[in-house]
Amino acid sequence: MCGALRASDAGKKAVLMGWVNRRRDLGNLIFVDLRDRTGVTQVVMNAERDPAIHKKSEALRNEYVIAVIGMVKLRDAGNVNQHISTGEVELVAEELRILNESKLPPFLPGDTALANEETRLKYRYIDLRREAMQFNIELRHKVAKAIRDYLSDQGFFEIETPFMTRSTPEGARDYLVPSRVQPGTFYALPQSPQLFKQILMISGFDKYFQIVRCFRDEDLRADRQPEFTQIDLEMSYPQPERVWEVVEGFLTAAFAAAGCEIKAPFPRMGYDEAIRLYGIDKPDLRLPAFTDVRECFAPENLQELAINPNLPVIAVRTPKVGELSRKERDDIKPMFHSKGGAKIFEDFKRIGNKFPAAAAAIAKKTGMEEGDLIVLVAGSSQSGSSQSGSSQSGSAQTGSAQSGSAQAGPQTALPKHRKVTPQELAIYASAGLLRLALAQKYAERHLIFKKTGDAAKDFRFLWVTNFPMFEWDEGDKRWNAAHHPFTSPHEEDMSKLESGVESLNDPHSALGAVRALAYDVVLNGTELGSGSIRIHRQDVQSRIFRALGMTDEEARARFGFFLEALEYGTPPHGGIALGLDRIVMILAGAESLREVIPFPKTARAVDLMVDAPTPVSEAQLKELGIAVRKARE
RNA sequence: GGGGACGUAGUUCAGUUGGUUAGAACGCUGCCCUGUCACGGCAGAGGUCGCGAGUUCGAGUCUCGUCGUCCCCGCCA
Repeated sequence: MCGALRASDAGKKAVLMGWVNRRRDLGNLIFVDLRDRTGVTQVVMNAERDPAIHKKSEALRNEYVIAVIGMVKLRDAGNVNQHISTGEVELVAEELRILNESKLPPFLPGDTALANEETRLKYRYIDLRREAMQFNIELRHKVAKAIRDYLSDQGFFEIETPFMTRSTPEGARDYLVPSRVQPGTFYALPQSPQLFKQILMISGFDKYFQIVRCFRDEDLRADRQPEFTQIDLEMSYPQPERVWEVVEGFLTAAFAAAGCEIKAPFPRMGYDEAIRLYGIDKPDLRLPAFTDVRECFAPENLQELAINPNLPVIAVRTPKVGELSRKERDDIKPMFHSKGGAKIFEDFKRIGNKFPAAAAAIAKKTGMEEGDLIVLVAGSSQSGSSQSGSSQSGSAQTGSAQSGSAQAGPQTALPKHRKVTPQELAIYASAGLLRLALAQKYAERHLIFKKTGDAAKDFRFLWVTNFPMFEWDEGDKRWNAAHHPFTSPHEEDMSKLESGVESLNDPHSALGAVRALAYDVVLNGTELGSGSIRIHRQDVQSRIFRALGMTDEEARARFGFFLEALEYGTPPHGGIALGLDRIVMILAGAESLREVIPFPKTARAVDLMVDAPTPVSEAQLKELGIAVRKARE
């Protein structure tokens, strides 16, 4: 291969096949850099030594595919190329065959400047020839193989589940596949193999995994494609800790395959604590946590600043930003998106002028150093006065949630946990988004996101645990399943489900205090995967459906087969699913999933290379019994 | 569904307040060149300024619409 030859091969005869990466024509001497996925080797054609070959090589152009037979020759000391692995040798061509010519490509794999995304995607086969893409795809292969090997060694069976399955209205929008045999009916592509893997537990395959494509018809993001690959696994009789152990095991193996030595076990943090410390359920531990600096202000200070004293005052510290210009400081405010009456104080200096004692206390409490940026987020007193009443009822409901509170995280210095109230959540969440936006904006200055080469610092894993079972949907004015409806609630919170349908539309319902046996694995602020211990009893499952406002009839209509299966001796079980694409993306240091997926789709879910989706013929539609409505005018 | 950025040669980009013939680099074509490795030198070709309207004596530049790519919000159990 083109990346294989070394000084030790000097004198041997070699055959290389590959693409012409670059041609340097010095007249009677022509150099060709021959490329394949392993690397580049320099081939020499000398007019003096072999006029016929030299003549032939004059016709070579970029991206021609050629075969060269030649002698491996050690280069003179002055001609060694330090930049490539084969730089000590070159191949002296003795026979040259042009296997295929190439039209002039729209861009060259060896170009230093990257073509724009549209061109790259249309000519994906050329883009994929680039070294960076070859690296990413190889990395993906190695990671997947390491995971497969690890899980297989741990006694997991890789079992396939159907792609053509049943539409379930829960969760994301389904991709539908029409049935020809039964016109008017549709299969759905799986959003995940969730129910199948649970059925496999009921079927006695007590350790299952699959590296499997999933499909969700939702709008795309840099880290979201409509089809993506999950590492899906499920096991019988596990405690959550057992699932975590397996995940930590295969991630350690996967990262090792990528040359990164990560440390397990990962730290753990309760959902409430994550919100309180980071304002988000997937904290990026590389950045400093919040500091609640409410106590640093005297009560009259808070009044003067129109801050609600009943809500936290969050100091967001962004390290090593340096002195900000007037414009830079003005730019902070538009980055802040207030939720529920949260307000921002972006000018810490002004706070310092007005309240020197408070500012000094804040600087001390946050561990502020020279050049650090401090921005405060607090509740405004206007909205606060009307909210303090509801915040009362909020803390009342949380009293019951106190038992068995979240596990202590790695860097908590917080008082005994209460549950976060919706008003507090608004402050935390606003501050959390600002924290990330600021860190992103000043990434070039604090360099926290820059890889150090030390895997323990570069890859900050975290388990977030004890998620709430239900989420309040402000739009629909109802509670929804936060994870999915097959997640088991905490044993102690079971009683709170009793109220059922009546409390479904009450934002202060006890449903808000039900904790789930659900957990997320987070890496550098990205949610890698999500899992839970499942409900294994039909009666509990029915209660959850009822709590979600589903009648028994509705539940049976949607999940009847599953509810029935639960009644035939279902073992306790649980599992998790991780996004393979995201893992590889982070390992590759890529900004977008498109860099680690060979044939990705654009933001409008189009494949620019094959030009999909397309309309289909009238005949195809007819056969499927489908009529397409004309596009709206 | 909403917000933002971008769209000029094959590619990456520049293009001043609206003003003569729209530029550079790389790539491409031809010629020269025996130690290059982002080779070098000379010459040359290459443009519907995404598309469509409008304002104007005059539009790459201003306005509106439209299409495409990217990012974000909503959405993603």
